[in-house]
Amino acid sequence: MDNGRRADDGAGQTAKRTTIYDIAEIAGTSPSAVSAVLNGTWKKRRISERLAERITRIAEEQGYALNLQASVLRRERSNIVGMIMPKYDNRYFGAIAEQFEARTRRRGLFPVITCTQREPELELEAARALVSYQVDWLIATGATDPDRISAFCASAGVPTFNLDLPGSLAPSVVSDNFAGARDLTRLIISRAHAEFGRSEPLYFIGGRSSDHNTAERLRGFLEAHAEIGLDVPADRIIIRGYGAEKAESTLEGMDLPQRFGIFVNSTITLEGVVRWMQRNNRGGESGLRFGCFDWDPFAARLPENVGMAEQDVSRMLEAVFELIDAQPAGNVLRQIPCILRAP
Amino acid sequence: MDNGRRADDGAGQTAKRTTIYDIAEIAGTSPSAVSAVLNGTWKKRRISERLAERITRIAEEQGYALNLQASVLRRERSNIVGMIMPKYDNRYFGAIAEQFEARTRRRGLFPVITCTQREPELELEAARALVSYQVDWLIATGATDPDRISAFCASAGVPTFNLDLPGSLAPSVVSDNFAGARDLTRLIISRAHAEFGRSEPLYFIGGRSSDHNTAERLRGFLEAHAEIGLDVPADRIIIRGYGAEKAESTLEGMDLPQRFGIFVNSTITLEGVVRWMQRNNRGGESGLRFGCFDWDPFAARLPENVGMAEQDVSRMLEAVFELIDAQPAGNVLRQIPCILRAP
DNA sequence: CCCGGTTGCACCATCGATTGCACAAGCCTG
DNA sequence: CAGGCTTGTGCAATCGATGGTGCAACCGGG
Repeated sequence: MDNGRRADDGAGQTAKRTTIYDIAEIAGTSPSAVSAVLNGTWKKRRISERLAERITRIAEEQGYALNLQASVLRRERSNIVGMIMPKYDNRYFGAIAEQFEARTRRRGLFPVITCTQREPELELEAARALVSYQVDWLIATGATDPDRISAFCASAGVPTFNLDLPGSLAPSVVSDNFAGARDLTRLIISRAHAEFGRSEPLYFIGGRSSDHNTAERLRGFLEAHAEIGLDVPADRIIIRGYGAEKAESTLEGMDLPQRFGIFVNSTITLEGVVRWMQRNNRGGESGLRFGCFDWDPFAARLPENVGMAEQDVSRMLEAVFELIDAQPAGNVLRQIPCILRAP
Repeated sequence: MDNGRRADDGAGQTAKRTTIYDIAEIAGTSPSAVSAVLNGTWKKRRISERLAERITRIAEEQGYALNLQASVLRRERSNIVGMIMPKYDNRYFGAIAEQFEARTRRRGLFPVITCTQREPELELEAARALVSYQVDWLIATGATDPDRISAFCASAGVPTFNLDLPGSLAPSVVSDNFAGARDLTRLIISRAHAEFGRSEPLYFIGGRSSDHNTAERLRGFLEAHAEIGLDVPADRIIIRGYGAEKAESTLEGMDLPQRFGIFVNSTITLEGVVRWMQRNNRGGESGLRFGCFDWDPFAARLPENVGMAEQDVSRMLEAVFELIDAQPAGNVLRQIPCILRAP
């Protein structure tokens, strides 16, 4: 009944969290002194070493934890960097998530990632939620509609950056998809030639036609064919989404040669290709040969694999943070070379 | 100079976010009415339909976004569910992250995951950060020291739950590691027998000896051997962490038979095993056969693979949320059966 | 002893949203 | 028409942390 602060600590359940007011009372000092000591600005406020130590000790004893909601509300900045992420089910996005968190923390900022399952509506809803949490920056990774997110965030004064897929309203960092795909295609063609004894146009599977990365990779794919005078028939280009199921069922319905080379546009698509191979017994020594954009340690060991184009996640994130620091205007586009991994 | 609210909207950069006070002013009403309308409690406050509509329209026009820091500060609950996650580099944790987010959102709550790189210090620091964000619940996934986290959170009044690895201070959901490992071991033994023509004890690689899951899986592994009267020599049990490098270098330094079966304790460990195989040309038709705890779509297709024990992430998370609802006391332990996947 | 300067700390407004409560206006009933 | 009830809305306190400002107490020099 004494004004409510500090409920029963016994149950643990209803125990109020300790605040600077509690600590101030125990230490016989003022909340502002406690605040200054605990957030490190106490020298600037000429708090004595003795009091600082006492407060620190009491805070520790009481298991004090800052209420960031209150702190962020009062300050102008939240130090939160938000990231929107389509999926966690492959190494590429997994690596982005891990490195993003590590780099963010290294800067003394706090990372918040939220996963949007490639659903455009969820993307915007997630952006809305992150803005509500007062994120200072928002990174949209592989967003289907990055510009909508940028526009929304701009109206809330939150700077955004695009990763993996570029947008026109915010600085973007993407892989050099063209060169990566061209080099990977060259590799697949030459390996297929070595194995099958002749150079045929490859198949291309996976991706969305509206998607910048797919377009660039297709351009690299065609370029590598053109270099050696090969023409790719339209029916060898299968672009119906990244999903594994779609890839599998599409291959199932096609009339395919006994041996062929295939450019797979992502590891997710590759899952479908591999399932098809398995089901139809099309792999092994004399079956198809594939190369894949994106790297996966196990996919790399599959016998039919002839190479993978790994996106350089480290350099990509480095570039993102450089852009955050530089705050460039509008739609800068940074392209990061891929790493070609041949077994 | 007019008291600061609503800075220049032109630049977009310094534009103050719209608040309920801005909207109230535009609508010629009070902030409390705006708040009630925008958070849905307006009927309870008997706000007229007309005013509600006007406020809603203005909010939309102004691109209003709730300041959750302020909202959470005022309310008792944050509706945030925090999760601590060791890594994002395998399908198991990736699936946990995705499903956790989906389920959390479905309940109208907000998920925040933070990745701690298997570093015990980071785990506690992350827990501290999440508590600072006033999470209403915290789920510790694969934590190296779950009890330390639970203890810390308990002192802040935040209920915790353990996932993947159990603790003694909070309810835990884990796989039935014993049965899963036993079944997988049986499978590997029988496949190795079929291929190599005799039943030899398998090798066991990966995991930490301090870790409950490793202990349980080892128990299942030994049980499956004991069932058929096989004794496992101590030097076939290699438990020196989950890391791929460690596994690779350990195998490198061992004197191993030409053909053998191996139980691999995680896909991460498997990466090392597979690298070793590759480097030493130990795979292929007549080399080793492995089974692995955890599932990966590409690892599942490797020729040496004879089976994987997939952890049932859906049911695990379902169980976690059931526990959250039930708020059971102390250290309940729910064990979820694994799904044995044989090619 | 007086005065300017320093030291050490407390007071209080503030961030934006929420909510108990007061209160005016309108309506109905007797 | 008085008194009670309903309807619709505003006021002001509050959540916890922060930082500008005010102000005692003390020190040293003239």
